[in-house]
Amino acid sequence: MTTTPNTPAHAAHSERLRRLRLRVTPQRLFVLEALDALGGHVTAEAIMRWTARHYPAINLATIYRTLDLLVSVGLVAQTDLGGGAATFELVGDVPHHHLVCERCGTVTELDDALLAALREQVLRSYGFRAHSRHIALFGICRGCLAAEAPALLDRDTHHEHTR
Amino acid sequence: MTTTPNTPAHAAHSERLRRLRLRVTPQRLFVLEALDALGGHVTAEAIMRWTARHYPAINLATIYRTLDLLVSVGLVAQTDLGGGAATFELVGDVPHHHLVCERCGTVTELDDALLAALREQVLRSYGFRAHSRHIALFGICRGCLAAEAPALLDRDTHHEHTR
DNA sequence: ATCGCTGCAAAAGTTTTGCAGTCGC
DNA sequence: GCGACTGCAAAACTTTTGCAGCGAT
Repeated sequence: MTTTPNTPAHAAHSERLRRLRLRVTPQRLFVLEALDALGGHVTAEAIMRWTARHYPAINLATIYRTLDLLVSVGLVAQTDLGGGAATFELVGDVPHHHLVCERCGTVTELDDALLAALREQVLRSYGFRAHSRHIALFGICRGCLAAEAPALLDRDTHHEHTR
Repeated sequence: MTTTPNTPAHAAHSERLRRLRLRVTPQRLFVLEALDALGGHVTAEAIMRWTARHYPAINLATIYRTLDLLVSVGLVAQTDLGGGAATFELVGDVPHHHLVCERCGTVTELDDALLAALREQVLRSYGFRAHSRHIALFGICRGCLAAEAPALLDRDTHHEHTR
C-alpha cells in the first residue's frame, strides 16, 4: 500500500532524510518529489494535488506537518509572497530571492549575489543576520511597468488583479 | 451617532481623504487615527480593538475594506511579515523596511537608504521597480544571535517560539 | 515493540462577500 | 436623492490540533 515514489531523485531524498535521522516515510518522499517536480513557489495545496495523483490517501494536514518539519531542518524554504497561501521550495539550489509583482503576481527570482552587500551591512549596522533566501521585494515588474506607463493618474483601478 | 474623532491629526486625515476624492466617513478617520496612534506593524484586529474603544459599532469587515482602499490609494502600506495576520502602517513617514526575527518575532525597522542601491540595481538588471517600503528580510536578530551562539548543533528545537 | 507519523475531523484564525439599510456629498 | 459605504452574517480559505490507529526503525 505504501507505494514509495520511483524517480531518480528518490534515493537522494531518502538519503537526506536518513542523514538527518528523520524517519523515511512515503509521504515525506512524495512532498520532496513534488517540490522537485513543481519547482519553486509551490503552495501546500499544489503539493497536495500533485502528490494525490500518486498517493491519493495523502492528507493536507500531513503536507503541512511535513513542510513544517522540512523547513525546520533546513531542507525546504518557506517563502511568503504577501498573501493567500505561503509557498515553499527546496533548498539546495543556488540561493535566490523573489521579486513579486503586485500587478500581475509574477514572481521572478533574484540572484543572491545582489543582496550579499546588503546582508553584510545589515549585519554590521543592526546585528541582524539575514537569510540567503526568503527575501521578497514587492513592486512592479517590467511588463506591467511598460503597460502602465501611460496610465499614471488613474485611481479607481482598485480591486483589479491583486495577487 | 457618527462621532468623528477629535485629535489634532484628524483634520489632516480628512484633508487627505478629501483630496483623493474619497468620502470622509468616521470609520475611515478612525482607522487612520488608529494607525497613527498605534504606530507601524498593526494588524486589522488591533485596529479593530483600538477603534472600538471610541466607536463600538465598528465592524471588522469595514476595517478590511477601508484598509484595502487606503492601500490602493497609497495612504497605507501593507506589510507582510510571514504569517498570521497582515500588518499595516501609515505611509508618509520616512520610508523604511523590516527585519523580521524568526526566533522571537521582533520587527526592526531598516532605513531605506541601505536599500537604495539594491533597488537601483534591480531596476537596471530586471526592469523591476521595487517599492521604497514593504521589503522584509527574515533572519535572526542581534539578541537571539547572542543567545543562540553557543547552541549550534541542536536540532529538535523545532516547534518553539515561531510567531 | 516502541514511538513517531499519519489520516480524519474539527477548530482556529484571517479575509472576503452578499445583501439591505444608511449616510456622505 | 443618488450612489457609495457600512453592519451583519455567512462563507471561503489557510493552517493548526486532538485523537486513535498505523508503520518505520
